[in-house]
Formats: sequence, structure tokens, C-alpha cells
Amino acid sequence: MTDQSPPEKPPETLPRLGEIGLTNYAPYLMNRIMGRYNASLREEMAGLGLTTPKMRALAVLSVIEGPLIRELAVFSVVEQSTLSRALDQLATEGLIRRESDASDSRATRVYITDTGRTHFETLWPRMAEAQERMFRGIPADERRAFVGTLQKMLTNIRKHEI
Amino acid sequence: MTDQSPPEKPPETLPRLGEIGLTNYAPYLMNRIMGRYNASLREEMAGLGLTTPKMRALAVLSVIEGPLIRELAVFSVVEQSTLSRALDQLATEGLIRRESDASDSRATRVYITDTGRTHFETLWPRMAEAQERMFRGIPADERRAFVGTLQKMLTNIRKHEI
DNA sequence: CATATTTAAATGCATTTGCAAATATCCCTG
DNA sequence: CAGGGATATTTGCAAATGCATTTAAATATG
Repeated sequence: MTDQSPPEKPPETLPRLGEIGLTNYAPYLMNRIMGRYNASLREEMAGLGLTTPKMRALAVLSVIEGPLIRELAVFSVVEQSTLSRALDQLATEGLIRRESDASDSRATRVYITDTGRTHFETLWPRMAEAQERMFRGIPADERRAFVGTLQKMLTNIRKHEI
Repeated sequence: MTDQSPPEKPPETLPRLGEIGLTNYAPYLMNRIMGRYNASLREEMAGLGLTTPKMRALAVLSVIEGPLIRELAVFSVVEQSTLSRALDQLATEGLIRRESDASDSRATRVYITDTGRTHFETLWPRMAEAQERMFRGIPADERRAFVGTLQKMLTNIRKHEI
């Protein structure tokens, strides 16, 4: 009972959320900002008959040629089962095309159609605008640094997913 | 037919997503990163009987004292009707308390209970860890700059919401 | 080479979500 | 101070979501 070590200091003192404040906690800020970004697009998307998963799939497919469905799920940040159904709709509407993989008949590759590309290009200016609103008043070099940090963060999380 | 001006440049040329690349488009990166962050917490939350809306409400309430429900909806980035039901559950579980506003009997203020605070403090270390994983290898000054930019962005979107 | 294991995608089902409408109260205007 | 909007919250309902399971095919193992 002669232990002299200070009992009140744990090895690592974790500050509480209240101490940091919501607006210093990066995930809170990011969720808040993305919530607004996504909401601002939802309206536009609804007019085009698109939901968030459908739009995200189209966006990724406008850039990546013929990914597997499970890859598309990761890139577009949509649950695989949700994506599967979103693809059903997109295929029915003629915006994408499913093609069974040549070397693995379990797998399916997904391609955007010309119609799909046109559709996405109608939406893209709104997405660019929404980004522009987010970044309003932020100088170019600060934007670049911000995106650079995001890319590092993506690398960090990628070690856990994929 | 002697017009010498270059005909290929429209007044404002909007780069396509394919030209920027997904990984230079900030909203894509942010959605991707937050998707992972939220997924990593979902598991932990499930064990505590929390959903994302319930967790977010608790987190905000651990910092903000007695907000109106519509304010809480904005702060916690949850649709008001969804929040209303999340609060039903949280109240049943004794984690929050609804109290009708003194000066406006339409309005309801929400307070976290001691039990709710304890509950949230069980989750908080996981949230802090998740943030730490996101920021791994990113130096302190870069983190600060990043959060600073996020705060500016929040100000930008705030002009549109609330 | 038969069998067990893993992997890809789709589907069944219960829960959650979000829009729109309902309800209750407040505030403004004449 | 009565009536017509606004505003705060809840609720009905159809659609979307996500987990767990199924189906089908590939790969590993003995």
C-alpha cells in the first residue's frame, strides 16, 4: 500500500467531445457538410428519377470502365444488396448494362450506356455547383491542401477496406 | 469566315468528373471516408442498441443543452421525422428526456439523462479511435489546417440551411 | 477428383427512412 | 381579438435499406 504513483492520471487522457467541441471534431463537420451536399443534390436527382445509390453508381461508372459489382459497391459507397437493386433499376431504364465476366461466371461487370452518360452529364453541373458552394471563399492553394489531406485519409481507410 | 478567335473555348468550360478524377473531387472523397467512418461505428453502436440517428442525437446532446427538436435535427444531420422516432426510442430507454418549452408549447426541448451520458461515454472512445485512424500519419499542423477549412465550409453551407 | 471452403451476386424479410399530411400552437394583421 | 398564415412536432404510408441467407461458381484440400 505504499504505491506513490499518481492514481488520477491514466496513461492516455482522452478529451471528451464536449471539450473538443463539435466544431473541432472533424467527422462531425464532414458529416454535417456532406449531409448538406447530398441533400442539395437529392432534389435535382429526384427530377431525373435518381436516388443517391443510383446517382453514385452512375458517377463512378462515368469514370471507371466495367468494374465488378462488389468493386462498384466500394467505390460508390453503397451496400452491395442496395447496389444490386439500384442496378436493376438503372438497367431497366437503359442507363447501365450488366455483363457477365468472361473468366469468372460468378462475377458481373457493369458498364454505363450512352444514355446513362448523357443522363449523368445533365446532373454533373449541379454536382460541380454544389462543390463550388462548399468551397466558396476558400483560396485555390487551401483547396488543394484540403484535397491532399483527404487523399491521405482515403489511403488510411483503404488499408481497412478492399 | 475570317473570325480568328479560337472556337473551341466556351465562356466557362466545366471539367468533367472523368477529367478531374474521382479522387480529386472533394465530395467523393468525403463521402467515401465518412462511409467508412460511419460503418466502423455501426458495429459498435449495434452492441449498445444504437442506430446512427440515435448516436448522433446523443453526441450532440452531450454537448448542447436542451435544444429544440428542429435544432437537434440540423445539428445531428438527421431528418426531423426520423429524429422524432429516434427520440421516442431514446426516451423509452431512458437516455434522453423531452420537455415542452416554457414559452412555446408547440416546441419541445431535449435533454440527455445521466444514463444517456454514460451510454455515450462508452461509445466516445471508439469515435475518437475512428478519427485517429482517419488521421493516421497526418501531422498536427496539417490536421489543424484541414479542420480550419472544414469550419469555413460549414459556414458556407450554414448560409443555406438554418 | 470428390468434397469442403470461399467468393460473387441476388433475394427474402423485417426495419428504417423520408415525404406528405395531420395536429397543435403561435403570431400577425386588420 | 378573430381569422389566416406560419411554425413545431408527430404520424401514416409507401419505398428504400441492410442484414442474413440463398444460389451459383470458383478454388483449395485431402
